[in-house]
Formats: sequence, C-alpha cells, structure tokens
Amino acid sequence: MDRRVTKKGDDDASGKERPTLKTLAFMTGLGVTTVSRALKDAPEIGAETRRRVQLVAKQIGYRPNRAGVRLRTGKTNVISLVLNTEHELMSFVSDIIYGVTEVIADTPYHLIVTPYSRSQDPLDPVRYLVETGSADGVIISRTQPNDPRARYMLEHGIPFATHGRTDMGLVHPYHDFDNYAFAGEAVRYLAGRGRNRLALVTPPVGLTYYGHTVNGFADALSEVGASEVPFNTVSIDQSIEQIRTRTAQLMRRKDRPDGFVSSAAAATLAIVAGIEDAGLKLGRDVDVVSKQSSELLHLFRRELLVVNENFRLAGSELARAVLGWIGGKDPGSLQSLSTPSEVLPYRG
Amino acid sequence: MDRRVTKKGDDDASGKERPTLKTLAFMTGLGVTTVSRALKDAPEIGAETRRRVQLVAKQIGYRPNRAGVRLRTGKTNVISLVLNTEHELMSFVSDIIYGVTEVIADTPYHLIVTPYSRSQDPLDPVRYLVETGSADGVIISRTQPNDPRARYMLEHGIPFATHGRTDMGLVHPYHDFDNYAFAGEAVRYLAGRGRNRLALVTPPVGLTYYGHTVNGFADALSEVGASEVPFNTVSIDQSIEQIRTRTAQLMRRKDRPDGFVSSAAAATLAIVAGIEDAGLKLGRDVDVVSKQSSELLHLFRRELLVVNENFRLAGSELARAVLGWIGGKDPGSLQSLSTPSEVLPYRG
DNA sequence: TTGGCAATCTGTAACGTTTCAGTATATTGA
DNA sequence: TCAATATACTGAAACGTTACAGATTGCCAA
Repeated sequence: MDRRVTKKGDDDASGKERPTLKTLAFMTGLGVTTVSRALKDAPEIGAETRRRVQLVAKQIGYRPNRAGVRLRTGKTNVISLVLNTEHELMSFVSDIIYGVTEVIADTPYHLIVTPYSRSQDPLDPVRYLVETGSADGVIISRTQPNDPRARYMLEHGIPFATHGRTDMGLVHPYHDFDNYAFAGEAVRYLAGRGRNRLALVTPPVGLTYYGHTVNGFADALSEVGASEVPFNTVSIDQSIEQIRTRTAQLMRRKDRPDGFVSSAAAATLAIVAGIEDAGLKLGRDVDVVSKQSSELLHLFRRELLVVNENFRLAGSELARAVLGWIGGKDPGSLQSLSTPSEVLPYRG
Repeated sequence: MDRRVTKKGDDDASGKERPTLKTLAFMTGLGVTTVSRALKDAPEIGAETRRRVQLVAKQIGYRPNRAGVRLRTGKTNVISLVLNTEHELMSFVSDIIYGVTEVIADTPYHLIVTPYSRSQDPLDPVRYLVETGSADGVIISRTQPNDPRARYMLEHGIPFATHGRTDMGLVHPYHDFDNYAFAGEAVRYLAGRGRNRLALVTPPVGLTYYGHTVNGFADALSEVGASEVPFNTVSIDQSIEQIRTRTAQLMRRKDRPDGFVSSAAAATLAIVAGIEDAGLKLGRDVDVVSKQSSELLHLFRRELLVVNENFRLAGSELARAVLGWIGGKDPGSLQSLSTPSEVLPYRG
C-alpha cells in the first residue's frame, strides 16, 4: 500500500541510466517533441535551441533507442546479408562482410547475417526478412538470371542489391564483376602463349555469371581461333576431390586441353592437383588462368596466371547501393560493374 | 475537419498488415494480455484457451514484433560477433559465422557483425554494444591473457564468450583450441622424423594462445631433446611477403632449422615459399607442421604435415556458450577446449 | 486596435509488447 | 450459507520514439 514505485515524472540526471529524449528534455527545459526535432535538424526549431540541444546531447552521450525508433517508424537501421552456408567461397564471406561494414561504419546501420542452407529454398530467408520486417535493406549473392528473390523483393518494395546481375527486365541495384571480360581476357592471354585447346572451369550452373563467363569464353575462343575442350562435368562449387579427379581423368586423355580458365581460386588448387596427378607440368604442358580474391595463388604455383577479383570492393559497392536505394535514389543508378585486372603472371 | 483517421479500435482481419497481439485478441475474442500469456505458456491460462490461441497464431503466421519486445523488455534477441577487420583469418570469419548461425537458427536470435579496425581500441566496439544495449550477448576473438574487453563485459553484466582463454582469475565462458597440445604434438612428430632444430611460427604476440603455443613448443622440445631455432621476428599476422622474405633469410643461414611448426595455413604458404626461395626442398631439407582450418594445404604441397582446427565448431560452441549464459547457466560450466587431431601426413 | 501569420514550441497518441493490479466467476472449507 | 480462495481472464500503464494537431508569442498590415 502506498508503496513508492518508480513513476512517470521522476526524471533524474543521476547518471547510471541511459539518457533518453525525456532526459534531454528535462535537462534543457524543453519538451520531448522539441528535443526530438532539434536533434534531427527540423526547420521549425530555433537555431539556438537546436545548437543547445545538440550540445547537451553530445555531452551526455545520448544515443537514440533503436527499439523506440523501430517501433514507432518501422525503420530497423539494419542491413541483412543473405548467405548460403555451404556454397559461398570463404574469402567471399569474409571480404564482403568487411566491405559492407566499412561503408555502414559511420551510419546507424547494423549488419545482420542471414544464412540459409542447401536444403532450403533460397527464397526462405528473404521471405523471412520481409515478413518480419527485420531489415531496411538486403544484399543477396548467387544471383540467377531469373531470380525469384529479386522479384519477390521488388514486389514487396524492400530495397536490395544483388551481387551479380539478373536478366528479367527488372531494374534493381547490383554490383557485378565483369566475368565476360575476364573469360575473354583469359582466353586471349592463353592464345598469346600459344595455347589453343582450352577448358573452362565454370561458375555454378544456373547463376547469372555462369552465362557471362561461358559467353566470354566462347566469343574469345572464336575470336582467336582456339577450340574448347568440353569440361562440363565440373563447376567451381563442386568438392575439391571431385574437381581434382575429373581433371586428372581429363588430362590423361589424348585430346587434353593445353589451357584452363578457372573461375575460382579453390577450384584452381584442385585443377592443378589433378594436372599433376596426371603427371603433367604446369607452365610446360598446360597453362592455367584463374580468378582469385586474395594473393595466394602465386604462392601456390608461380606458373599460375591470375586475375584479381576484389570482394571487399563488392561489399562496399553493394552496401552503398542498398543505402542509396533506402535513401531514395533511383535504383537504376545504383548498378556497378567491376572490370577485371589484366592477366598477371608471377613476378618475384 | 472531422477527417477519418485511423483510430484505435478498428482492427481488421483484412489481411495485408502483419498480425499483432491485437489481431489475435480480436480473432479469439480474448484480451491482449491473455493472448500474450497464452503464447508463452503462462500458468494462469486455461489449457483450452492456450491451445486455441496458439493454433490461431500459427494459422495466421503471427510473429512477435521484435521492436515491441525489445522496447518493453530490453531483450534484443541479438548476438554480436566482434571482429577485427584486418587481422582475422579469412577462413575464421566465414566458418565461425556459419558455426554461430547454425546454433541460433532455431532460436529467435539474429547475428550482427560488429567490426573494428587496427586503428581502434578493441574495447570500442564492446563499449558501444554495452552502452547502446545492442545485443544480449557478445562473442569476441583475439583474446588476451588480461583482456580489457572481458573485464569490461563482466563488470557490466553482459553475457559473452571468448574465442581463446583469458588469465585474469575471472570466470567466463570460452571456447579454445588446445594450442599447447598442438605445438607439442607437432614437435614430437617432427622429432619422430629425425628433425631436431625447430622453428616456431607463432600466433600474434599478446594473444593468449601465443603463450600456450610457445609453451607447448618449448616443453615438447626439451622433452624430445630438440632445440629451438629462434624465429621471433615472425608471427602469423604479418604479411605474406614479410614472412616469406624472413623465412628465406633464415633458411640461407648455416644454422637453419630442419623443421617448422606453423600456427596458421596462410603463414605456412609463405613459409614454404620462403623455403623454396632459398633453394631448399620441403620434405627433404625441412618438414613443416601446420594448423589449417580447411583442407587446402595438402593440395598446396603434399609434403606438408597438417593438424586441423575446426572454426565452425568453435562458432557453434561459442554461440551455445553465450546462449547458455543468457539462459542463466553458470558461466563456469560453459567452457570448452578442443583437442587437436593428430598430425596428418598427405595420403593420396 | 485587430486580424493574420510566421516562428517556435508543446501535449497527446500511437507503434507492439509485457507487467501490474485488478475483476469476475467458480470452487472449496467450515 | 458465507467467506475465503483458486482459476481465468482483463484494462491500463509503460518502454522511447515520432507525427499530429494544437498553443503561444511577436510582428506586421490594414
């Protein structure tokens, strides 16, 4: 009875509790509304009041309560990165995360990682995010020409960016590496070294950049007059062991290739192992051009020819794109394509 | 005037809006409070009512609003993984994230990644998380014997787990790989192959497992009667180039080692490159035992001797530990140590 | 003097949830 | 039979924020 309980109205500047708008209002002698507006530079607040409020806010280290903002406005200040837990490249995960965090570092945004596994429909995590309103923006990878996730997000009006392009006649932000150019450069480089029977280690079938890579490869082949040694049983998201044994089989055949173009560093390790399993020597019997995202391949074999793909940059670009869309920019203006470096031989 | 604005009370089952407790209350004819309690199996709700509410909730796909819960209770349902954007191993980032997400997949928890860079105090991100109440639990890596972050979080009562142990006489959950055992096994294995002048490529100086590794190395050296070739200028978070050139320098000396123990796969690549730069041959002139977290080293050089460290497991254990602490378990009971595999030579 | 208007500021309600303090009804003990 | 008590439910308040609809003041034109 008559127990003193914490009641509305007793606002102490005593210290230990996190400051809220109410705290600021009490300290400045203003109303909560005024403080709120002063902090976001609303026009109807007097210049001096604005400065005063912002000063006090900085002094006591006021930080808006995310839950309050989110509940009231629906804005989560969260970007979600949707990742496949089985098929993403290790370096991709690490670099893209750092790229994203670099960009959102001086914004109120947090990055959440939303995983999905082989057994799930890739649409699941996206649907979850949209249905629960868990993010203001989404980044997806492993993009397909006809991508249900992109379609779904467009329909539901949530900003997103894709790593890789789609081909549905729909406009959305993306960042992509120019794999058409990569494959072409690789073929031309190999042709320049006299290689003319080339095999392609493709990206995962079904992803958009599979098509880009295959086309770049084919177009350059006919341009330089080289021929393709079919190697369709292999793609980069197979296991190291599979790639290795199939490469070894291929290299034991009479009509073996004298050059490889590989879309990923991990696969390249397996390719080289397979080549050597067959008793052949890299650089003498066969040349390999490979994409890589870190500087490791030249430590592995100096004879390798590499093209660098910068996933950290991809992460930054994707983050910038999503934030841009959230901020109201035209999605069509938030698309970027990264041009491959030249093919780089080892230099001590 | 008299404009009809959306008002309290008009609750439509019309469809497009996300269902809330109010929606459920309306549909079941119960009060919001009752619905809330029924959903969390509170004791004072009748068995049938409970079932009815839960059924309807499932039917219409009710999901509690995170912002509502968070605002009211302070519970964020967020775990934060704090990562250094420059020094973490690539494979570490990727695997630990997947390990964590695996465990939190069937919980309401989200994973946020909180980065910090070389230039920042490692305490900064942790302080941020605590001050803004952005997470219910935190996972940190690069743990030090006297770790200010762990101390800070203990003082502020936020549950956390560390990858690696501390040595401050304070109890908290951790997961660690037994690097003392690893270094010891490595030395014994090398000794078994007749190697007796060994160099250690250490973890970053200052981290707890630096000490564990160094001690395991030293103790096993004296146990087997081998000697150490000092290689203190190198640790695994140096650049590939630095490690490589310093290794080459070392290997050109008369008193060069005939065995290496390396704490990380990336460093091992550089070590091998350095060895070969000096004109020596792996397996003949020198043996290298290395930790690795993916199966790549044997593709790189068959002569390498490897010990596997499972970062995905680490992620899972750390997540389990944090959730356990959040759930009220005794932090002292949430510590785990992972025992290294034996040293594995290549087997075709 | 008055009405109008711009410039500043303010109280209230609402976002969705949980907790507190009840209320209503049925059940029990004596 | 009556009070005590258990059972099952409920409304109101509060978490921190922003949007809405005022309120107050001062100034200027008529």
